[in-house]
Amino acid sequence: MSTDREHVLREAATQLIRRPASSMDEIARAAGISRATLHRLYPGRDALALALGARALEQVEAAVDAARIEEGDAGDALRRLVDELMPIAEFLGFLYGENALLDVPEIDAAWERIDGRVTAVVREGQLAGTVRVDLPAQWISEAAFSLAVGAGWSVRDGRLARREAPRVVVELLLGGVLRRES
Amino acid sequence: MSTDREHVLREAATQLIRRPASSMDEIARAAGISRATLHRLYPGRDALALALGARALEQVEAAVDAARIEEGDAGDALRRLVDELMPIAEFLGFLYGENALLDVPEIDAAWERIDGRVTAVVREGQLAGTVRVDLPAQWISEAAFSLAVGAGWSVRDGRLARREAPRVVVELLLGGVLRRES
DNA sequence: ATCCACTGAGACATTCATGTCTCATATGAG
DNA sequence: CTCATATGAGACATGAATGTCTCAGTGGAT
Repeated sequence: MSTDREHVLREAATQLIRRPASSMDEIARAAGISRATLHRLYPGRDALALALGARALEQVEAAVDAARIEEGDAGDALRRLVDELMPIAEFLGFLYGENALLDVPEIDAAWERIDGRVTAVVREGQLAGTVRVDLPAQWISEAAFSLAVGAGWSVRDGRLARREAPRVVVELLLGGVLRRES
Repeated sequence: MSTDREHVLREAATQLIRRPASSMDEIARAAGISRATLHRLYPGRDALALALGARALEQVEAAVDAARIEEGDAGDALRRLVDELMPIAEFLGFLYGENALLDVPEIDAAWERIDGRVTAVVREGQLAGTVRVDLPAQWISEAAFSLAVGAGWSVRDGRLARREAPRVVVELLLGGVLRRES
């Protein structure tokens, strides 16, 4: 059966991204299961949202791990991070939209942990002299996520090619839009 | 009385940003009026959302006008745009979160018009040689809005000083995070 | 072939937001 | 002062989503 929690969460996320006000029934249909089964898996909308948020943060944390951001130059670390982040940009977008999750301490802590890791890498880059020091490290970290989410939306709406997304995010983040006089 | 549609819309927006699932009653209370009066002003949630979206886009378009983005260098134009955009970043955030408005042709058209203007400016900058040509002009336009929204959230949550917001957005957008050697 | 666990479909009561209404009150114009 | 307008408070019915339940069917394991 396609009653994998994995599959259900993914479909639920895409459905909720498409229409945040979706009813439990719509979500169930989108996942290809009945409302009763959805209820057995996640008793209530809150439980679903929580699982969704936790899953999303898991994905993000896994991406940060896979990018091995603590290794090498900060710039390259950010490149790898964005590369790993883009495939799950939709999940990220869900996290940004679901403000209800901001009150859950568990979610909040996980988010702060992730942001802290990225911020630390940026700060090391600043100390090493490869990253600008006139921008707060935390802001750079948040900007990376903001750009990834924005690019994800553009991809979803067909304004940006999926294979181009990682490159344009990284290039904009690292180099800015102004042309450098060689 | 404080039954200005202006005031009501502003309070409704901040309330909906804080909690998108707010009931009409909560919104009314947040605006300092009764549910009945809110209903007289905007018959139904859809009408309110539509007015809110229209108002937000008005603000954005006014900001683009005030920035006179068609004048001068593209980089400076983007600087002025961000300066005008930041004060209404919350409204912008609402627009990004309210996916239900994407189906309204009126809203969609206004958004496309704004995005088109910014994209055109960026494209001129590319032709003039001041803006990188390896990034799609439309992406640069959207990135500007994404960063503005992200900075707005950071300001709201206290992670970024309000007076710093315009600068960090512009600097990141134009110059990127890597330190320029020279 | 039999049994077991799981699912889908649907009924059901409950809660909540919504839309509409009435009425008393207050505010402002004339 | 008087009247008109608009607001606030609340009652009321309606509809939708939710949570819980039962029951029949399905598919896989033994």
